[in-house]
Amino acid sequence: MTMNAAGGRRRPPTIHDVAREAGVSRGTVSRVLNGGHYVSPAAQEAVNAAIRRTGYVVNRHARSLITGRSDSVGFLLTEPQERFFEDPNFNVLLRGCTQALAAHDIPLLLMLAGTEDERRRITRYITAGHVDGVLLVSSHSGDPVAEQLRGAGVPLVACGKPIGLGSKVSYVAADDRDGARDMVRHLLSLGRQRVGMVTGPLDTPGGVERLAGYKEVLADAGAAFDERLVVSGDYSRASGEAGAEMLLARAPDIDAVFVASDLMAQGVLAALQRAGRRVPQDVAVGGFDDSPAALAASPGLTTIRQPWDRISTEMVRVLLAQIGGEDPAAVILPTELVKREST
Amino acid sequence: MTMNAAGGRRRPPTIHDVAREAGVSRGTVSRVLNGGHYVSPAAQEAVNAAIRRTGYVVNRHARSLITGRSDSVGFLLTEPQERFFEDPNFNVLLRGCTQALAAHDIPLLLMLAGTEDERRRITRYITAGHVDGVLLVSSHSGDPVAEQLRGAGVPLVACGKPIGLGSKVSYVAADDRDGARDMVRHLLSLGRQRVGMVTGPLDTPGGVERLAGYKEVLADAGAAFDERLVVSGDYSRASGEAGAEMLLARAPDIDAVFVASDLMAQGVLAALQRAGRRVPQDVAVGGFDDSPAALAASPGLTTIRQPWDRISTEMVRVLLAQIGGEDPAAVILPTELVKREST
DNA sequence: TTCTCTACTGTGAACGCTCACAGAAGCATG
DNA sequence: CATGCTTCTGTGAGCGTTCACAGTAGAGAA
Repeated sequence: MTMNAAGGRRRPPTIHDVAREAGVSRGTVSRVLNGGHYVSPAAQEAVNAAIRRTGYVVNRHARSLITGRSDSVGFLLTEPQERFFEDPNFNVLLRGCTQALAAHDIPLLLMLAGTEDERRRITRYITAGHVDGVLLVSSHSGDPVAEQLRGAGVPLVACGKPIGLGSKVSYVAADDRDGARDMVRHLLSLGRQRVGMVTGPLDTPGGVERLAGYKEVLADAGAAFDERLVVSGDYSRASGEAGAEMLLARAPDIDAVFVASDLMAQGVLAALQRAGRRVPQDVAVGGFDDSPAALAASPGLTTIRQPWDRISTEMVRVLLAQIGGEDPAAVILPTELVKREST
Repeated sequence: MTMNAAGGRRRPPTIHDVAREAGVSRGTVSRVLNGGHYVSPAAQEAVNAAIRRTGYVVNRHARSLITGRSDSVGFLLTEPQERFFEDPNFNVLLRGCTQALAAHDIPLLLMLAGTEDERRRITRYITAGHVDGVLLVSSHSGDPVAEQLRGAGVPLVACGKPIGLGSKVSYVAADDRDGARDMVRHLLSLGRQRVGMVTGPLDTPGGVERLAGYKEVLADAGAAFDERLVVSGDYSRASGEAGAEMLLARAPDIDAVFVASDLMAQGVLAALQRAGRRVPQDVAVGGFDDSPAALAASPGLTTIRQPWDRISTEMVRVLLAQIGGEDPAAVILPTELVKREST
């Protein structure tokens, strides 16, 4: 039945073959394939049997040609690849999206727009309708690709709240502000008095929101905002190290640090240990992300888990809804405090 | 010219529009699109101008429908995802393949076959001709997917030498044996007398070859093979730790260890330090992979770099050649010794 | 002139599918 | 008996491209 000649691939069965085999017309087979409405149970059965017998698989190109849909989705990374592509969270996101799409039988096309040339080529590809929608990973503000795609009416869902784009773009993000609040509250609940912070880059929504959460909780606790306690980093390990050194110099009495990413927190831990401060006895350290870096750190890093698995499934859900004609939507997902040894 | 109504996407220009605009026939436009043979310079010029003016982009579905090609390639991961998808090298490989394919204007479809269901779905998808070929990442022996695809005549290139498949399957791999030889020679050149090894899993080609290289060099050096000096691991950090402990117990006079992966080497370093051995003074440690783990280790890990960027471009080259009708080919790429502080 | 060869061009006919439409059959209602 | 409604089925057209084929024009040779 499935004998395959070694030489050339056999011409695969078409909808016509199935129709003949089942004793019905092409139209009926097509209707069964597309949900089975207005098809008698008998015909339904006969068609399904014929499909099994012939090993028929729909020719997506022929279908797409007439429907105008491609039934595929692009996963577009415009981020500088050093920052994101090597982030383990990115893998979780990519895997989650792939699997969520697979459940709908929709293939994922991976698109990396590093150079200007690639940007142009990919934009062209997308706006030409070769994908039905785009899952976008791009946190830097005013991304030209995102604007172009939105302008061309391409369904689009961003990972993280895009800065500087109109409100008409969908996005799925973790609740950065609330996560930051949780962490700072946790540090205060341990009796810490002088809580410093190493922020992320302040031209990204995550950077801004996490700082805002920190400020809110301190204000609620009745503490005046002390700008000596805040330094800004760029999510890199090195910037965490530098940030911690600066904090120690400006406020030697510091007894806790909230760091806006786990990788930076690794740097903070190194700098603290070098300065002879014990963690968590002298200084408690809280990170953000719950990346593998948090587990690898010593001591194990207390951090805020971003729900990457849910982010991916939500991105897919929102995108498919938008492809189906619904309006853009924003989804904010809750974070979770993960306690380890560093606090 | 490019004004896009907010509401619905405009019907994109077809080859027909271009032909009318250029004052030639569809056939001529098609010929220009496909390499421009048998087209007069004047027509060539007119068509290109018309394409620019109209913003025409070929409809790949229509093309695929008639050519039978999809002009796309699948990137298939059948590996248990814990082992590979979280390996940073995987990212380098995936990125390299995506970019190499992009240079040929070929999209990459990401396919993850974790469960049995996914396997079946993906196999069906591929054998139905929805992709022209497959880049396969799968190191465990006798992968049923690989066999099925080869049996169906799907062009296929594996990353790493597949075990148990006939010789008819293409693959691209680093020269594991030679890399291992380099490392062991390096350890001997430092004057080390008792060189142990922690191997990878011996049901993978990498595991087998690296062990073979180790044995060869020791034999060449006139040392009898001492099986107490060899323990086997599974590429995990924990197995490196356990392996080192076993080595120390069986051969306390050991003064160097060749570890078949950087992650395991991290475990080895931890175990050695816990046992009070200084690295590299008392025991020199060499890894394999040159993954980020090698840099993150302390002391920095001397290791064998696998040329992941070249592996990806070669995989794409071999796959495209095979799609073009050439015979399967095997490519072995040289590795490189990277010296750091651990030796 | 006539023939052949090369370089180029245009024209149907497909590729496999979905969609709109027309029509048939069954059943209830007037 | 006609009429209308619902449920189901078959048919032709067409999506945008490539491909095979036929045909034209011009150059060179017989």
